[in-house]
Amino acid sequence: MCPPVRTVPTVINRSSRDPAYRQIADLFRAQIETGQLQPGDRLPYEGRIAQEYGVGRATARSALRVLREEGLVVTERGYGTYVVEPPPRVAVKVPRGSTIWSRMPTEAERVALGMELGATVPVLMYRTGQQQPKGPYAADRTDFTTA
Amino acid sequence: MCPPVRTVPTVINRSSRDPAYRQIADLFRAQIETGQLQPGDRLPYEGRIAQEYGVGRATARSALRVLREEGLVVTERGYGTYVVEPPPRVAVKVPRGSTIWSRMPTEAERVALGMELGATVPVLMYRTGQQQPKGPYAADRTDFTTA
DNA sequence: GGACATTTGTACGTATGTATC
DNA sequence: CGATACATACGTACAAATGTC
Repeated sequence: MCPPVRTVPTVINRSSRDPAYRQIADLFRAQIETGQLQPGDRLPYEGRIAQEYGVGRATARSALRVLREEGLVVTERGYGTYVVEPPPRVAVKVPRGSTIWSRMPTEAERVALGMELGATVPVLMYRTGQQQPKGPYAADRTDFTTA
Repeated sequence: MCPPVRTVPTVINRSSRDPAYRQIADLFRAQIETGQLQPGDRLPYEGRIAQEYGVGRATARSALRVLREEGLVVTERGYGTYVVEPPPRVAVKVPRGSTIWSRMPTEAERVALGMELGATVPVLMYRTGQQQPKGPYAADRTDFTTA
C-alpha cells in the first residue's frame, strides 16, 4: 500500500491579502525564472488554470495579464500563452547632446513596430538639438549607446 | 420648427470590429487630448460609464484600463479615475559610451520610485562600461541627456 | 473615532464571437 | 469542417479604500 502520491496542487490562499490572480501569476513567474518554463513553452490555457486552481476563468485570465504586462509571456488568440523568447538586442547609436526618453507606445506604434499585441513593452525615443524626434524603438530589442 | 437639438450621446457601434471598450477609451482619449479633460479632472466612475454607454461595468473598466496603460489617467480605489498631471521632467546626464535601455518596472521598483499604482510607466536604465547599471528612473519624469 | 456613501478591486458564472490548428 | 482557446461582454456579489459628516 503506497501512500497516495499526490503532487500537492499548490493551492491558492483565499484569505490572503494577495488576490488569487496575483498568487497564480507568482507561481508561473517563479517557474519562468527558474527555467522550469522555457522560452516557447506554453502555459496551461485559461480554462485549465481555472480548473487547476479552483478559480473562475476571468481570474485565471487576470493572472496571465499580469505576466503579459511584465513582458514575460505572449498570448495569441486561438493558440495560447507561451513564454517569450527575448529578441536579440540591437544597438542604436545616439549622437552627443541628445535627449532620450521612454514611454508606452500608442496602438498604431505597436502595430508599426510589429510588437506582440499581448505584451507590455515601452518604446525609446531621442532627439538631437532641434531636429525631429527619432523613434519609437521597441525597448525589448533596442539599446541606445551614447557616442 | 427647429429640429430637436439633441446632443447625440456618442454611442457605441456594436457591429464594429472595434470592441466597445476601445471605442469608449477612444472617446475619453480624444477629450484628454483636446483639453476638454484637464489634468486632475475626474472621469466618470465605472458604473456611470457603463450606464452612459449601455455596457457592463467590466467593459467600462476595460476602457479605463486602456487609458491607464497609455499613462493618460490614474485610478485610485475608493476615489476614481482622473487625468494625469504630467510631472516636471528632470534631466539625468549620461556619460559617453553608456548603454541605455528601458523596461517595465517590477512591483518593488514602482513602490520605491513612488509611482502611481494605477498608471503604466516604464523605467529608464543605463550602464557605463562594466559598472553597475544605474537606475531605474521613472520615465514619466526623466530624460537622459548625453554628454 | 465612528457611521455612511461613493467608488474601485476582486471574483464568480455564463454566453457568444473569432482566430488558430 | 471541427476542436481548441482566447477576446469580448453581460450580470451579480461582496470586499476594501476613500472621503465626508
